[in-house]
Amino acid sequence: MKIGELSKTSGCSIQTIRYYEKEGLLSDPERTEGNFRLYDVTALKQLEFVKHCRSLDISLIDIKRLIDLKNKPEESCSSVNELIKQQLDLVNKRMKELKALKIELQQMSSTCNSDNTIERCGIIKSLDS
Amino acid sequence: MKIGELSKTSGCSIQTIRYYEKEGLLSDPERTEGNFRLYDVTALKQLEFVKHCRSLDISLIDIKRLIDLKNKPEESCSSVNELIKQQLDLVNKRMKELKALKIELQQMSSTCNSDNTIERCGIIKSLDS
DNA sequence: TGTAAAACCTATAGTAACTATAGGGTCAAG
DNA sequence: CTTGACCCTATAGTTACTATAGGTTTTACA
Repeated sequence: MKIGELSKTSGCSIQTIRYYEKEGLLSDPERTEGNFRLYDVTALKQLEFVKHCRSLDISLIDIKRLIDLKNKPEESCSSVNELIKQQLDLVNKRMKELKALKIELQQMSSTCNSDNTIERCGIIKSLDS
Repeated sequence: MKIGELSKTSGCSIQTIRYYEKEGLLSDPERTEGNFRLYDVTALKQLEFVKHCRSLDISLIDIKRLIDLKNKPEESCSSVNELIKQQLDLVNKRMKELKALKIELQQMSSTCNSDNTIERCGIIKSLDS
């Protein structure tokens, strides 16, 4: 199949597919005589792997590491686990940050009754302090 | 004070201060004869406002909007409240996403006992599906 | 007074993970 | 044989900075 079809079946945009290729996350595809990219089911699977990783917010660099690890099937999977745990740490850290943000934003919002002037707005006041 | 001192008292890097200025978040400072930026307490307050907003993950564009609103003190503060509520929506949305990520990452990690081969690793298997 | 170091200046490029555009080439249908 | 859909590469834009190059000004000290 050509890139347009791969794009539709995978749900990745054409530019993103080309970008992943450039970044080494997808192997260089066959080409037609007219230089069009030609993909098979294997390519689709590769792309779906990448997509799944991205949906977990794993960075492209880490995805590349995972792909490299996949290509060493007899090695220990501890490094894979390590990477996932680091990802989990990142997620937990960001969640903590967001919780703190949420609390402050809620407090700010509650000090505003919306029919005040900006001058006397509790939100602006708290941002100023 | 010069930019180095402002940087130290505010905790913003020198480059960031110059960047905020370029983006219109800080008013253009006075200059010495030798073209060095000169700041006063007002500038420090402006910068701290920006910093506080950034700590709430408010985008530079929205901070600019807030600054514009601050300069219309008699207007209604409902637009301020609106902006903060949108920010809260963003935070809530991202938190939901992160919760889902966390669950999947935890499940993945739990299927890996770390002394398996990559070939049989539960993590890679679940990423492949 | 000379000079060296520290602080400052502008302009530009790099970061992540894409998206969008310009300016072209290829291919199938009518 | 031409039109439109699809494809190609290369480049610029996005956000919020950070880092660098290459230069100027100020300060401190001998």
